[in-house]
Order: sequence, then C-alpha cells, then structure tokens
Amino acid sequence: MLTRLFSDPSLLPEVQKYSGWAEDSESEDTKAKEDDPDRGCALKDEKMEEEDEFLEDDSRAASEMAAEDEEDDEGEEDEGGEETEGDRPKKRGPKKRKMTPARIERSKLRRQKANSRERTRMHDLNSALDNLRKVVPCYSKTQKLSKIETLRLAKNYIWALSEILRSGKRPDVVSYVQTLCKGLSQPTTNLVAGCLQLNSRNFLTEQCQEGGRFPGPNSSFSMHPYPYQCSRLSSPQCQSSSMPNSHTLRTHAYCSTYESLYAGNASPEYNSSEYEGPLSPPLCVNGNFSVKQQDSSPDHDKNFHYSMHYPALPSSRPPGHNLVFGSTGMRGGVHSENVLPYHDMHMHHDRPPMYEELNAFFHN
DNA sequence: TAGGCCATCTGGTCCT
DNA sequence: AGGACCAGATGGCCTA
Repeated sequence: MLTRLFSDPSLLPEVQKYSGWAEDSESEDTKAKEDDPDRGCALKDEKMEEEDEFLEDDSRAASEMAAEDEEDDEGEEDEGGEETEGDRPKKRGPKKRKMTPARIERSKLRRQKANSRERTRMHDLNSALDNLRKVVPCYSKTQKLSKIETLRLAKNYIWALSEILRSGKRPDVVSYVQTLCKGLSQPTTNLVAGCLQLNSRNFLTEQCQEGGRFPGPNSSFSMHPYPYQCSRLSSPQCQSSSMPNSHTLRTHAYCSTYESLYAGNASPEYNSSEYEGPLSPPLCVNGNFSVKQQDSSPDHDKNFHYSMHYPALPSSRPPGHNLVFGSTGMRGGVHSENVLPYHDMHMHHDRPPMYEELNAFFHN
C-alpha cells in the first residue's frame, strides 16, 4: 500500500498533505520556527487542526486505496489459494469480509477517532510529565529535561526524600546531589549540579574515585561544594535569611543557596567558606509552592531558569552519618517505595502541610 | 552527519 | 463495537 501511495502521482498531494512532508509546508514551518519559535509552535497546532480537517478528504483517497487493496487480495485468493504470487506470501487465516465502501468509511472513521484519542492521550501524558518536571529539583523552562530523565530524576528525588523522612537525618549535599543524579545522563547531571551550584565534574570524578560511595566530611574530598556565588546573592533580598512567611520563602527559592541561607545563621558551622561538615539537603519544594508558576514576567523567567530551594537545617547531625545512598539506590534497608507510598507523597505534595512538615523538621 | 528526542500514526491486545 | 493501552515504525528537529 505504501508502495502504491508513493508510486501513484495522483495520490501524492494527498499523502504529502496528510504526512506533512510536502516541501512547501515544511520549508514554511521551518522558516517560521526560525523566525519565531512561538509561531512555530502555533504552526504546529494549526497543522494538527489542518490535519484533522483534511483527514476527511484524505480518508476518501485512503478508502479508495484500501478498496483497491481489498480487490487485489480477493483477486489473489481467487487465483492461487495457498499458492504465492511472485515473492509475496499468501495471506492465511480467516477470509476477510468484503470491504464495502461503507465499511471502509467506517473503518477509516474509527482509525481517525483512534488517532485523535491517541494524540489526546499522549498530550495528557506529556502534560502530566510537564507537571512532574515542575516539582523535581531541577526545573527549567528553557532547558527541559527529557521524558526519561524527568522520570529518573523524579524517582531519585522521591527516594532521597523518603530516606530523609525515614532516617530523620539530613544528608550532606554531595550525597544528596549524587542521589539525585544517579543514572542520569551527563548533561542532566550537569543541569542538576548547576541547580545546586556544584562543580559536577569534580563530584563525578570523586564519585568514581570513591567507587560510588559518597565522601564524608572527613574524606579526601577536597572540592568546595559551593564554588560559585549566586549572582543574585548580592542583592539585599537574597542576603536576608529571614523568611517570615511562606511567600517570602518562595520568593527566595530561586536565589537561595546554602550560602545565602546559612549566611544569616548564627551557627559558625554554617560558614560557607569551608566545607566543614554535613550540609543540609536542598529540598526542592518548588512547583506547587514556588512563585515561578505564578510570576510569569519576562524578567523573572530570564533570571530564574532553575528553581531550587534550600531550607535552613539544623547542624545537630554528627559528621559521617549522612544518608547512605548507595550506588544501587537500595541501601539503607528499606526501599523508598515501601517507605513512602506514592499516594502519600502526592497527598503531601498537593497540600502545603508537606512543606510545613518538612520545613518544621529541618528547622527544629 | 549521526544520534537523541519527540510527535504521530498504526495495528494489536485486552477489557467493557 | 468501541475505548484504553501499548509498542513498533516513521519522519522531523536539534545538537555535538
């Protein structure tokens, strides 16, 4: 049938129109996308609508072709029975019912509806994936995580949070990042590490040297975990570590680093100039709680590509008692799935109490 | 240009 | 019969 499609010049325009690879439309789309990406997206949607529109015309042509195919099949059956015609093997199985034009029309209509449903289903799936992107630790509008990376990061994130809740201890940031980046590609690792303002190359190298184990504060780990100063830290709003309410907290979520949050902490342990002890896990509770989704100003998007929030944590934990996030992601005895069911996580995520609980925990 | 990612179409399977 | 779900195929786009 495909051969027929491509070999029959009279059907070519229909096929091109349906397939979307007509030269004119393609070059036009490409040009539009180059000129304006948004326009490109709009064109894409328009194209889909057009597709729906001309599906009707297309179905007619397809129906004719299908009818021809059916006639061909019947002709073969009449001629050869079990024999093969040339190189084409004879079809076996129950004889097909004759495809009347009405049946063909219905069949095509079903197929169109099924395609439409499938598109909708995939769009819903992608929409859900977009929502997931917003609540995993590294969210960027400009550099979206791929689907598979989003799922991997989400899994790691759930695991990390589960471990925190299960153990009641806070991990050091390196462990936390390594847990988040487990199984992720290098670009995504860089992205996540960038969100955390870590030198990912260093920590990855260290990770390899340590054979997958996370270096503790007393190890030979020499990298400063926070080599970069947030460009916005110098602003007054970022230097303040006092966050009287959740709104302020959300506002700070995009410029906060350990340093910015710990800068105002009375405890000398939070001195960021040296890596002296375990640091608090950067808990990302953006998405539902972040201002990013509400503030759509261009300046906001420009400056806050990545969302990360590091709540201030106590320093009560002794060094070397960080979470043990092994290379398999299964260390620590209990798997995250058994610790924090998906349902619970979502119940918490949907409501501010999760944020409050976690915050309360880390502020004790 | 190869490879990754993605959207879409399509046919098959299972279920209602 | 029809819908949901799935996986394979295909082609477009983008990037290293």
